[in-house]
Amino acid sequence: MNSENSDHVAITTPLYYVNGLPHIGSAYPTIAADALARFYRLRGQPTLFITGTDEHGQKIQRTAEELHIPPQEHCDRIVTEFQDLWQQLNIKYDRFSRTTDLRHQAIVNEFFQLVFKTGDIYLSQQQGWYCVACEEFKEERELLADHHCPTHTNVTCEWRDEANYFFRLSKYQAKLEQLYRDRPKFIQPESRRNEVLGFVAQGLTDFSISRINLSWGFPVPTDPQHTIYVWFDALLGYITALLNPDDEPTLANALKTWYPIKVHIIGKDILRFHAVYFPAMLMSAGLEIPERIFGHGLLTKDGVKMGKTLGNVIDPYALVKKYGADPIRYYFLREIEFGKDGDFSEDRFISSVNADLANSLGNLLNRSLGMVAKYCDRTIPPSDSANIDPHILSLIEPVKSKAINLGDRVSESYKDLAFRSACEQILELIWDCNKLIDDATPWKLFKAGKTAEVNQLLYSILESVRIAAYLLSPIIPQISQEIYRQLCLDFTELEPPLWEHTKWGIIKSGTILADFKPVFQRLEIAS
RNA sequence: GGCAGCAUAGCUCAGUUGGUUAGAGCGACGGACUCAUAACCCGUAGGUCGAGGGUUCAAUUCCCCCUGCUGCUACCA
Repeated sequence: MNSENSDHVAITTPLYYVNGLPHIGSAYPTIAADALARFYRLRGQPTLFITGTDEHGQKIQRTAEELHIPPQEHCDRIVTEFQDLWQQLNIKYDRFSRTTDLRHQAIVNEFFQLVFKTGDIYLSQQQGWYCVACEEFKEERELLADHHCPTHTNVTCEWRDEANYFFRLSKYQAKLEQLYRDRPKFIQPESRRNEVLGFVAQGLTDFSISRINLSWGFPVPTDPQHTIYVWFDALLGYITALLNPDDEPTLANALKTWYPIKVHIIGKDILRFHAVYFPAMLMSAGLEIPERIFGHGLLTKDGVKMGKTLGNVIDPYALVKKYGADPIRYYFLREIEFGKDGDFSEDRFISSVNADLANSLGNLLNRSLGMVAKYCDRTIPPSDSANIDPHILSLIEPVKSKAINLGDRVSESYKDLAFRSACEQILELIWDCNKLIDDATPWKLFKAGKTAEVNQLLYSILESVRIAAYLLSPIIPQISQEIYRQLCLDFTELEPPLWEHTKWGIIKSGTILADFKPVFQRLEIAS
């Protein structure tokens, strides 16, 4: 571990394959990674949030051919779509890593040479039954009678025997098992870890890391007739992304500040590459292993698996255009346990954000500010607990103490990528505040001339709402920013107020309120 | 087939090492309040904790078995 930089945090999404337009399955982990990065920025830790694209391989080449455009042009087009979507979802990434970047090639070459020198890369024959329609090797046992392809039942697979470079994965079996044992939290959630353990326990065999007869990829530096297999190249894209923009593209430069990476957020479908192949590759090259691999769950739509053939894919562009970024971000992080599979249904989406963002949070702020306007002459009231009705004080105290302790608890949830539990804990404070208002009945206190009590109550409510908004800001940055604005405080997304804002006493008594209005309008059920 | 996991109120889920009336949010219904985005607050909802068996003074929580569902079981990414 690079101890000088132990507070540095690098977070990655998968590098998305540019075979098609971004879909909700790419948006989901990106939203989560963005929230996590924003959380670490609140903590004041230097944070590098990496996303990007994986652009090599046969599929890309073929797709480009079908479109009659060069593969690079195809990649460029898709990348624009990704970047556009991230902007609309308010994803504030620091680096966008493209595997077709020339600087990436330099890193891949250097890494390849390093591994090559250890003897972990060797030339051998890739043998097997090959389906020309799928363009892939098939396991003998999955073939139908007479070596017919299971997907293309009218195609007979042919025996292929071609030269490939292999990576000596088998050599790392024991070391990987040691790694999983020494660092039980390396792969999360635990169910995924168990899968990997089971997989590795079966025994690891070497895998090919080059292709022949494929031009869309980096040439193998020691043998340019081969191209580097897309996965070997793609995984290293994370490391390339660590380079500062004006650094020479060398491994040493890439590793100096942000390495090792704090967490790779990935879909469970690409778990093995990250939890098995990648660590082995890094071990071979003598590099440190990332701190954590987190495999999130997959999404369904109305309980049904999404797929192009089913025609039920969620279009993230349409969604964000219709509802805006914050409610979408909120729904996916609040309603779905990160790490488990989850479902999106528009009804549930609407009822969730209405209940939490409009009714609980938004209305709480709005009703509180309304009372400040009516009872406190539009001025944030002073906070002075001396000489106030002990009954009122006894109602306020538990809420205040919960608000003060909330930061620490929510922080633990964020660190565990437990966004759902973070939201729940914050909501509890919001519910308590709404209840506190009803219990303390400030309208009666006001009529009874108990202004000190009204002041203390409203100050405490506003301050609690502020803390809730602050802690929710990684998830709903625009709403939080607006809440801060209505409380006459600044919240800039790129340089947010630091963690001191989880403490009590930030809003300024005596400040005259600006205009205020509901921070989140209820969504109507679409007909 | 093998390995792993899950099955709790209409829905989404909590239920730390077994112990008095099994919880929350949403939805539904009833009530109260009036500061508020018809919001907020209170109350009700009678769920055999998948089926069966076992261990125990006592099991949703441990063991066995059955049923159902899900994931993994290597080179498409």
